[in-house]
Amino acid sequence: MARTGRPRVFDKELAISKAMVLYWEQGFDSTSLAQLKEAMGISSASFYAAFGSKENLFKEVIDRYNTSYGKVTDCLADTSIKSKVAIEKALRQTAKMQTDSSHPTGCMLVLSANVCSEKNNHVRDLVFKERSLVRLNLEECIIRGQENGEITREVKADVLCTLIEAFMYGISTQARDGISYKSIDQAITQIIKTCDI
Amino acid sequence: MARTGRPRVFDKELAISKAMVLYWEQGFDSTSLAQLKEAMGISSASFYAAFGSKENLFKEVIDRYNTSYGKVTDCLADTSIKSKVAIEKALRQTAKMQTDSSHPTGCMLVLSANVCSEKNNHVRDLVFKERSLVRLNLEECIIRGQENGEITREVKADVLCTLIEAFMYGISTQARDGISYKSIDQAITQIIKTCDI
DNA sequence: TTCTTTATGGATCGATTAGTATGTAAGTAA
DNA sequence: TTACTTACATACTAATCGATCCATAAAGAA
Repeated sequence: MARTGRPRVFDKELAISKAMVLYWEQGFDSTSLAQLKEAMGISSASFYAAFGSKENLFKEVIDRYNTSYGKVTDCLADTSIKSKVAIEKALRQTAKMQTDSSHPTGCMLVLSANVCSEKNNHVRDLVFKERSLVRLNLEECIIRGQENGEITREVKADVLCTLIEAFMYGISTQARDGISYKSIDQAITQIIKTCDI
Repeated sequence: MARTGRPRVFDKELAISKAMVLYWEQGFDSTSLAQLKEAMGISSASFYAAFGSKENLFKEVIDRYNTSYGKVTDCLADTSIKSKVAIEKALRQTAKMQTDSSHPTGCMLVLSANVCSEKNNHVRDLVFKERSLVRLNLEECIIRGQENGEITREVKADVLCTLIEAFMYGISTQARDGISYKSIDQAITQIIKTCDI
């Protein structure tokens, strides 16, 4: 059954993409409604009819990020490939994506709401939860590798996970600082080669 | 010669400390003047007479951070100690400081202005420049180690620097996420042991 | 047509933003 | 004392914040 009412004139999916770029570049707090509306080319009424609130739009943006740029770490949950391969792939794809100049650099889940005003702590929690899922995938990937004998059991999975995760998150700041993809990719080669992962 | 005029009733140094905590916790953009004034216990007039502007206060806060909590990486510039020792010390001190619950977690230079509204890009540049100095110290420390034969020359100093720096910056996000000092410290043990640094 | 539903343009809301203006208090210097 | 300097308390500014209201437009359903 077709929906009734006046049809929306703007492309909602495109609007979410525009919003994602702004939130990614400037963070949640620092991105204003005026900027969002201008990027989308819509009025306040249309904005609130379509998205409900600035925070709700951010949630939709997180979903969009997870199903697009954020997929670079999805391989960590792929049990059909070897753990070491998955980890290296996740790191290299992360470095490639985060330094790509066709969009804001770094990871949106790391940069967009890590710090915020106290009244928006629940927004910070949104990206915190997303990072938790990535960490969980990484740790389970490492555990699988240890069970397969692929990765040494001498080091606890939790510790290896912390090591890789710290390196991965740090790439976001480096990408913002203009560190080249080449340098980061070579660092990945080094960390993979020597850390037995 | 003693200064003339009515003496200031509040402690400026203490006020800067209070401001540092707020900027560190919430970031530059998300910290309001109302919050700063309340934490300092002063009026608008006193604030602007003492600090000039919100941005100028941030500069003073950066200086304060560099000469207090930020000193954890100063050992990288200490040419009297071995490079490997300096790097390990910098990492361990960083992890300890950033996970200490007596102040906001993570590194203020990484968290407080990595993302911001476009009109405040010059504020972002302030912390970017501070990070650049840390990177410079790290890279020169690595180069010294390679010249001493302490660190392998098989890997370019720039690449090793990127590896360590990424790991170090990533600790900020992990500290915010509640990853324990113990886990991070063990990861440092691992990265030091296996990466030949 | 008439009714219902949804989207739109545009004005507007109260609250908050960073920053100022003004008059006065409190010190030193002459 | 008088002059000067600095800091204070208070009130205030223009601009911006996220969000809402209302009349109207544009669609399907009856």
